[in-house]
Amino acid sequence: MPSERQRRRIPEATVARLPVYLRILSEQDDLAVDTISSDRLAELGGVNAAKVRKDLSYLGSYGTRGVGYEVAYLVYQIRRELGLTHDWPVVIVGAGNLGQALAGYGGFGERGFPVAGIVDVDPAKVGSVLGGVRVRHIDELSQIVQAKRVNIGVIATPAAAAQDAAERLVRVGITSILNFAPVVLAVPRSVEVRKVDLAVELQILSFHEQRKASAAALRSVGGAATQRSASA
Amino acid sequence: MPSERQRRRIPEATVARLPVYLRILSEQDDLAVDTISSDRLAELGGVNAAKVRKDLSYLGSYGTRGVGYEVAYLVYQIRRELGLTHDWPVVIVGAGNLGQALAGYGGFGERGFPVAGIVDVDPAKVGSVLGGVRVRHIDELSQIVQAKRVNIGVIATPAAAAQDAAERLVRVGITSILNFAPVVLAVPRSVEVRKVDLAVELQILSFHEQRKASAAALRSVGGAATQRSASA
DNA sequence: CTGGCTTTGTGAACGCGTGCACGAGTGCCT
DNA sequence: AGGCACTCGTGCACGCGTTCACAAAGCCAG
Repeated sequence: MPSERQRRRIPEATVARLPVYLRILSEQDDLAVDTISSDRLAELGGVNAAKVRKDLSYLGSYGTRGVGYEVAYLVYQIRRELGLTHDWPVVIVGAGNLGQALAGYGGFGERGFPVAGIVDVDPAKVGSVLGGVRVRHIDELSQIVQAKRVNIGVIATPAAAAQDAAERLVRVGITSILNFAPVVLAVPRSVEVRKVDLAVELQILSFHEQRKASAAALRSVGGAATQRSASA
Repeated sequence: MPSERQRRRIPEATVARLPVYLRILSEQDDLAVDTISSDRLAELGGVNAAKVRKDLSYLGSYGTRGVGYEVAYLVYQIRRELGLTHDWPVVIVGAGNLGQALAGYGGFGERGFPVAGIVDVDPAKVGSVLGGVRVRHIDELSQIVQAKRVNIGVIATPAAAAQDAAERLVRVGITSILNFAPVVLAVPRSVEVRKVDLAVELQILSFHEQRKASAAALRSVGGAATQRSASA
């Protein structure tokens, strides 16, 4: 067994890929595949095989040369490393369109992130039931978080309310936030924030579309001189 | 004016930040702020000031030394670079929980990405109206895409149906895909795919929570020897 | 008009992540 | 038992992105 010290400090980029490997490995496990090579895993995950091996090596040496990795064991190890050995209940702030969809989406609970509660400031929304969870008033946040030992909060409010939501979450002891509002949140350094911004994603796609379009325009009008730079 | 050649080839990392700058600048514009420094923009965007300047320099030299950037002009330039001078209609595949939420979320249209249509394979879902858009059968995909000149597709189907959805989208001429399904899509290289995976995001948060928890456990049990590595 | 203050634009150093290439270990077949 | 085919683990080099630091450039006050 290599020293515990060495293999600690997993690069952020690797952490972001581990869930992908985990999903693929779980699928393979369901298909009764008991061994998988880095090549195959890389193919299924759309990444480089060397990257897969390096990523997995951060967890320790769990592969067998000449054979590959034992699927079930790797699933176990990745789950352990990601802290998925137990459930992480989440609380959703904002029962609008998105909040409702998230609460109604069963996939959360299945993957170990049950919805412990969903809250909103609007009294009109309180009481309705979404995906088996009753919407409660935001003042009950502290109660929910303490009762269910929630560490992860999801912000699904309009942009204008997001910072307030974040502060409330931090105040009641939440230390990780998944933010869907298009706002840069100000929170203590100790709180981990991840942002999902649909508009940003679409705008990135728009950028590439626009480039394709202007490249095509140049090609049909410009002629040979511009061809070179376009293809480079 | 610097040569047109030089400033072309914007790093992907910069492209991902431009939408953030754009949102902040638009807000500042609404607040009647007409000039902004890289320092201030960096503060609002939660990034380094040097990064802001370098990012903006890819668009050309639109700042004034000693003064800052003219907000309105910068908004215009970023919009131009991101291809946001006109609308990009999107088509949503999958009228389940998420698809409904996306269609119902007004923010898309406001930001220049109107929902041209939403389709599903399930005849039972066809006909219902979501956010002003009627759900149509997936066989009408080609018709919608051609009629509204759609370039961007959004996949909001269950994982099992995502690859099929992608192939249908590619077949009818879609060249950019925003994928919400937890699957690695196989598409031609010419098609740009961006993936948003909520489970992955939560698992990354889980990883950090787990690290905090085990670090705290070590601290309370281990003593001084482990303190150093924990604070480093 | 000069001097001082502010802020941009960018060269250069640094660090992280990626991918190659290969040594080392393992199982299988003869 | 020995050789062969296979695959992991990793050292190394490369490239991209980030950050620092500073010269160049503009503004303003006196």
